[in-house]
Amino acid sequence: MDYVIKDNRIILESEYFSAQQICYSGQVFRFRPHKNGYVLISGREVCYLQQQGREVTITCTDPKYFVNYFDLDTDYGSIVSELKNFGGITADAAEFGKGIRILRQDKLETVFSFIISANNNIKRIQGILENICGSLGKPISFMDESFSAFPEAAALAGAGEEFFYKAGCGYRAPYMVRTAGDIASGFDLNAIAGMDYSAAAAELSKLYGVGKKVADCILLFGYGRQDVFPVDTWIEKVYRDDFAASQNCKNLNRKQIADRFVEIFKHNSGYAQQYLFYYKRIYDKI
DNA sequence: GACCAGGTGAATA
DNA sequence: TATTCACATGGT
Repeated sequence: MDYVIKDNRIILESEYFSAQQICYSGQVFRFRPHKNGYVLISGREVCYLQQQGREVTITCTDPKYFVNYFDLDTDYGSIVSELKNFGGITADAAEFGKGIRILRQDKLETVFSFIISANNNIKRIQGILENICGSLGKPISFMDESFSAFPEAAALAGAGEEFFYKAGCGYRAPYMVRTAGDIASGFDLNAIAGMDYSAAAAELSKLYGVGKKVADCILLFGYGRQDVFPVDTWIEKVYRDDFAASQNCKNLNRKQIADRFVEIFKHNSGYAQQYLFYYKRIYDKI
């Protein structure tokens, strides 16, 4: 995608970038509407998105970080076009959500965000993360306001179980404590980037509170991998409603559904998953 | 009051 | 190995 960096701004024009769709696509939780746009916080960086039609201005703490974050060097036009060739709900979903980007998020933040996401809803996930970051994250000054960074692993590890209960984590509080401790004491998130899928998923699943689906989300949103297809309640609905009949096998479990979708969508699995998730879910509520 | 939300871990058969 | 169950919390 063509974009220009001027000082602390990224300027671009594209039909494949929608600030609203990105924020409400369910992959990111720390954002809020702000003066006709959106403020988005990732790790220790902050950006302010303004958009009028196809024209986007991203004012931010670090343009290089956000070029990567918004995956600006990937050609979403050809991805959408490839997915449209599948026809059916896939084509509809790709057209409907063509402004979505797969965000390349901070790995630590992605791990804890999706541990919290288990059997939870997006509104609550947002609130819980706000509580945690507001209490433990360092302040970031940006555009004359103060925002909270995602906390360091050590800060999370030192917080204690009671803190996470009060933040609203519920029964996931012990997951947060143990996983924070493991990461603070040396579990290497960066090493996972070089592993093949099964090794990477197995490694992430060593973390308490991380199963197959959460591992897939971490690999997709934290590592930018396409060889995954997270199957949650919405994607399971997509399979049962829109794919099962034509696939001959109806009663697949979630792992089998994930494998099946990766066979179908191959190198575009992660993108396909996100368009289908957004399309299936958005009609119910934001 | 039951059911649901970007499921997981543990017990059971 | 596959199935079943409990789990905090807030919304519908």
